[in-house]
Amino acid sequence: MASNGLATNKLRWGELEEDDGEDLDFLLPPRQVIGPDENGIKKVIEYKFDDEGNKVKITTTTRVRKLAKARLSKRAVERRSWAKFGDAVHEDVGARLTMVSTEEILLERPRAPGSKAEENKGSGDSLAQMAKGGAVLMVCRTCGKKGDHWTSKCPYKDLAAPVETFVDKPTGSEASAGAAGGKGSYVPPSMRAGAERPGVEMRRRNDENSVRVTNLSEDTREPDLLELFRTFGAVSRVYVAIDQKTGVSRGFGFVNFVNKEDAERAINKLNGYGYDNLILRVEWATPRTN
DNA sequence: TATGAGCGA
Repeated sequence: MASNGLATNKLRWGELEEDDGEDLDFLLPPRQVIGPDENGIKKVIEYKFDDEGNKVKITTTTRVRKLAKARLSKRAVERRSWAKFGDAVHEDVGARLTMVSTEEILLERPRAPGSKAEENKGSGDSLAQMAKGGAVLMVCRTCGKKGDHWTSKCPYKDLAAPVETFVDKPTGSEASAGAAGGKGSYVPPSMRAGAERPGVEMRRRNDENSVRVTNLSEDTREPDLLELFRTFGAVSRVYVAIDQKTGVSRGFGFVNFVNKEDAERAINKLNGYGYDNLILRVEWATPRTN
């Protein structure tokens, strides 16, 4: 920057933009836009302070491209004559195409606690009671009890043998023959003899190989978790706990892997891993309680 | 702050 005697009156460079730049603009006459006229000539008159603090007038003349105008649909032309409303009433023609509204709009989440959708609850009619009245047919597939609980809520669920053991596995010749053997029913690959591969554990429940991730930053969402964990192997589910009232992340989540070994590797690699300024905690999850 | 939501033969 050139230095002369006047320079001492000036603010230092670090102060220029913040304090002196824009703030005095309100002293200037408003920007004027004239046209475009029938020849497409548009004039913009603006006022600014120059470096010495003098008010200067800047006139910009441009030709609006006729092509652009011709592209406007009839409807668009018509809309230009609409009366402005709201804050836009005070705007110059063409000064701004969009407005920032300060109007508060309250969004109602239909499933939110306390909202209308919730009001039907609490009238005392549980599913089980409706079932007893014949409205819902609810039979537990694990214990066979009627009208009491769904299979997933069965109190004997964890005592029950895995589904696979209920099905008789065909012997090799029947399975490979397909329809020719036995009753001719389809045998899924997982049920065929020799399907079990040593070292590869079957996925019986969706909640297996579940990894808990804590100390997530507030704006980490499920896609982010997936991106991070999928490098270790097939991920069957990701979940980030969200506060139902505020909608913000509660800072922890779960990732389920198809294969246990992948989950193990993810835990070993990512536990203590810095992510989004935070140190992740990655551990085996204890099974969900419900 | 700190271990998940909701669906339904």
